[in-house]
Amino acid sequence: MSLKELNKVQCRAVEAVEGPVLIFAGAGSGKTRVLTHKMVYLIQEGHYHPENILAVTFTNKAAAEMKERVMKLLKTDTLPIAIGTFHSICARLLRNEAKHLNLSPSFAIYDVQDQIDLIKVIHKKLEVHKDILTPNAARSQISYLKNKMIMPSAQLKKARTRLENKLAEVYAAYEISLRENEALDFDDLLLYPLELFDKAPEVLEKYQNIWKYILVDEYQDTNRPQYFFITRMAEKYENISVVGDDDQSIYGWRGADVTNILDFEKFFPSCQIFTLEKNYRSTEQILDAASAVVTHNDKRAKKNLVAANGSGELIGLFETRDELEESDAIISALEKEIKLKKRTFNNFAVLYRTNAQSRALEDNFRRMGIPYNIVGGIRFYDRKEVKDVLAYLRLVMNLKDTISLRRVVNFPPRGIGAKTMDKCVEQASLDKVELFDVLENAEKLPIRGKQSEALESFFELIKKYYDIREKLSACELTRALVEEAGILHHFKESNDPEDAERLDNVNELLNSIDEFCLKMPDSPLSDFLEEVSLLSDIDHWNDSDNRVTLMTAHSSKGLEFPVIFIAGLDDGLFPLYNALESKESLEEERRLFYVAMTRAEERVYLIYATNRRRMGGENLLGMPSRFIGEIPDEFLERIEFQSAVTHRVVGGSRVKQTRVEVTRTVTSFDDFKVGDMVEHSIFGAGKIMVLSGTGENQRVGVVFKDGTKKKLIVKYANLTKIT
DNA sequence: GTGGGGATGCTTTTT
DNA sequence: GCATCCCCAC
Repeated sequence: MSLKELNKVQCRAVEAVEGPVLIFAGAGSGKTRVLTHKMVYLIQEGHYHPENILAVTFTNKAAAEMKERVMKLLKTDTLPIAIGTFHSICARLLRNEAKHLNLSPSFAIYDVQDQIDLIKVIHKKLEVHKDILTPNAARSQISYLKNKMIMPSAQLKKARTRLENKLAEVYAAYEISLRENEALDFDDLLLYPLELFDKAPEVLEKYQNIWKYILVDEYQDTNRPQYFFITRMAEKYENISVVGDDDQSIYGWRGADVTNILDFEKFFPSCQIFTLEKNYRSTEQILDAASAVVTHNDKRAKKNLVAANGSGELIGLFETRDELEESDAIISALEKEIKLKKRTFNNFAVLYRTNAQSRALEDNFRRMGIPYNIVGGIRFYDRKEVKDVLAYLRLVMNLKDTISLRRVVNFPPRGIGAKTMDKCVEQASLDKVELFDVLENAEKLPIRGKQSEALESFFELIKKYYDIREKLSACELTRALVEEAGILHHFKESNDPEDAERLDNVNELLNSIDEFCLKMPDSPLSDFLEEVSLLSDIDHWNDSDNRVTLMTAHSSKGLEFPVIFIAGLDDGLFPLYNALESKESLEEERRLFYVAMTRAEERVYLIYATNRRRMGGENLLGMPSRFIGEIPDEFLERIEFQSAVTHRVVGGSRVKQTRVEVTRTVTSFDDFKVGDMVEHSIFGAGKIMVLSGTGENQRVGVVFKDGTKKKLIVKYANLTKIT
């Protein structure tokens, strides 16, 4: 094959197919190109069958793109190569080898919410009060421990304070509960394979002989279990290439450990090292400004990234008053770029530190009619009604999954509350049977007849589908189950306007299962469930739509855009307050900022606000981010900005309430009643259908002219009464 | 015992 | 601005 498209170092990195290879690849230096060409080279010149290659990427989307590029280069339309995220590769491996671990091959995968639900049950059993340790805090600390590979017993030994002891206790109980539910959490997906390799070395050897060549992308963001997975897999043949950049390590809070790169050399002393230092993405101004910031970090490998493109324009800097004016500034710069440079909407991305910042931007984009896509926020598969349907399916696949059982036993409402379930749990431990089996003979329980009947018919329903789960296709099973469980009926009969939307979401889920069946007719339902639970936000994003992309800086990793806006550059927001406490976390924030800036090809705009509202009301008097100060002045162009929306300022004062009073004609909050016609700045005219709450908390349900229904808080909604 | 409605409190980032 | 929790009415 031809390596003409590659530069010298890239070529050498591709051609090094014998022994371990470590590639330091700076931002925009073509690491994806090296990885894809290397795969092609391995297949064409290195005498590897595609089946013998394992490639690990950071997101499913990156995996799919890489596979597509390799197929294109090979001019083929099938490629039996193992390519995916650590989590999906491990999940597949575990399903195939479950028997070696006494694990059910139909184990459930618990997401964050499932974990919290499980910990709530444990809290209750162990009488842990949430004032001492919230379920959420317990979850994240347990996850941290698992990422550090600290087992419950070790944590118990280590514990000094009462809190640490409690945590160890909850941790131990949590692990036991997971087993009982035949469920694995995200961390387990990485830990179980290691246990498997210890217990059954012959299984490890089997995979070592399958995956003779291993490639790893974004190596700087691997954690300890991932490091072990990779090194164990590669230790036999030592044919492995890893690509990473220590300056782009932004997942330390998730256990990612930059020392994995340094340890790579220790583990494979014979490894060849290549350093890609030519940046093909950004202009010199952008690259030098970003590099100037990241050199403030002490802990980093020295490097000299050089821009291959020309000098380019200065970094634009906006000072704005608040988050509304911030979005005005972005829109005005965006419109200018479109007019003067003939850009399209999909040339732009707006990056921010926290998901919560998207709302203000989103509102203004919608008001101004600018098409946008948001990555993240509430995921489709995280919506309650969607999760409820998925929980039915998960329960049918795994009757021991009590978290799913609890989720759906009273959905749609069957009159089964917490107390009734408590009694079921008690009975189960008394009879030493599974919780689900208790439901079969519910009349034995000290509960009313109506409830035991409901429990028994619920049992019959699930049992029926459990028995036929392998005879039906995924979509047939789901459609029938959703119908028979009365979920569609429940939403159709409801008067709540939001239930119509929920019904739509359930239908959308059914459609996506249909699509899955069409694409992979022979795959069982469990494959669909697995795919869904391992999806990430960025996996849904596609750049072919002509829309502006809004997302967190974290999500932007690996992407590139002609123009990047970084919003919310207030000190305390980016870098975030909590990160200021330790040097390590501040350095990680700085790397995150570096990642954000280096996404840009031609132009970067930085925006901060002096008076940002956070958490519902409080104002923060903002200083610009310290990272802006770390950019040498000669790279910056301060742009004077006049907000197009002038009604906000009255008499030059910058009082927050002025904005409210000027546009508001209703003086007290309680002026509304059912039937009133109102005007909303975005949704237009509408009629009040429901009222609830009083004073500041008054809410209204409004049906707008175009048919959309919204529940709004009067205090925030800026409604005007019209006649 | 259940479920609706109101008060409370919270926000990092994600496989 | 939202979800979660808690309390009270059926």
